[in-house]
Amino acid sequence: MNYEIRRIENILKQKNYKITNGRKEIIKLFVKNRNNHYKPEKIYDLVKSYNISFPTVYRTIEILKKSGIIKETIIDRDRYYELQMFSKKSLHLHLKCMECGMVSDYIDTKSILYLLDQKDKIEKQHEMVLNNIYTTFYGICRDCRR
Amino acid sequence: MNYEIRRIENILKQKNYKITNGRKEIIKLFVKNRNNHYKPEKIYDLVKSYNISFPTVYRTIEILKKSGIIKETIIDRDRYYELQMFSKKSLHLHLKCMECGMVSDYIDTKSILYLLDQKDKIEKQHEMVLNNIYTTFYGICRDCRR
DNA sequence: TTTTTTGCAAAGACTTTGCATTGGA
DNA sequence: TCCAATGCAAAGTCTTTGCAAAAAA
Repeated sequence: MNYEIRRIENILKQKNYKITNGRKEIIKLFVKNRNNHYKPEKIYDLVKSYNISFPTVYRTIEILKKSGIIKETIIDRDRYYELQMFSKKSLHLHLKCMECGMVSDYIDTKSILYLLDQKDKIEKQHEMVLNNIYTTFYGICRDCRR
Repeated sequence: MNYEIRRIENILKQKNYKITNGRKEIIKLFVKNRNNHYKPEKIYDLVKSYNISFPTVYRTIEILKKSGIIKETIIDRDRYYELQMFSKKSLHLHLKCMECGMVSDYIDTKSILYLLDQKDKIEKQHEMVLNNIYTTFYGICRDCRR
């Protein structure tokens, strides 16, 4: 984990970003919780004890996103961020519970291959160049059905 | 078209909503342009000449959505609305151009069947009940590539 | 030291709400 | 007539920005 944090920090250094306390904590959060999807507010909640403000959270998210370290997914009107580097899930689908708001991954190789196939088809048919696919399934999760 | 407008108005009447001028114009807009996806601001632009305010646009959208007459799709952080009633496309995918913002439909029966199949699989595997699927492909459209 | 980053407060975009007035049935 | 719907202005969210102070290199 520390190796990964150092690698991320090096990427930022190469881009002439300074490794500040705020950035360190936010990077640590993503590396430590690589399967979680965090909204900006949640990130703020988790790091505010280190005296990190909302603008810094947003500004850091922007840098990490631009650098390909984290990935943004928008579900409903909310932004979610998760670690993209070192991630084995290249493309994945999301599930969202409409009751409690829980968002989780759905990783299924066949679906991904299917969607990539569609991508090729659309590129030809619509003469577009596509570079991202988002799929979200909405429903009620196990816990909320009880 | 007029028949469809009257049918929508009857649905609203049954729910004890009054058929006001503002609601009439917004319904007409959706029925006349059934393949378009409109953001709230665009709807406002198209009806403001009838003295319809922003709050009325938002309130009408809410009613039409709750009544199953229009369907909301969120792409990036923007809301888009389109006619759902009388629509032959039960489930469809969206394409978005990241350059000009254009959003269009991608209708492909095989993809839909595939996703519905995945839905069943997820429902079993995750013990969820799913009732909606959204897929968006992002890229650059033909016009913007020129 | 020098330049970037920060926190704060304020501004911005988009959306919703309170309320007196208007208008549909 | 009577209650729902409207426009206006104001308030709410969430996010971004300007700026002086602080911190990294």
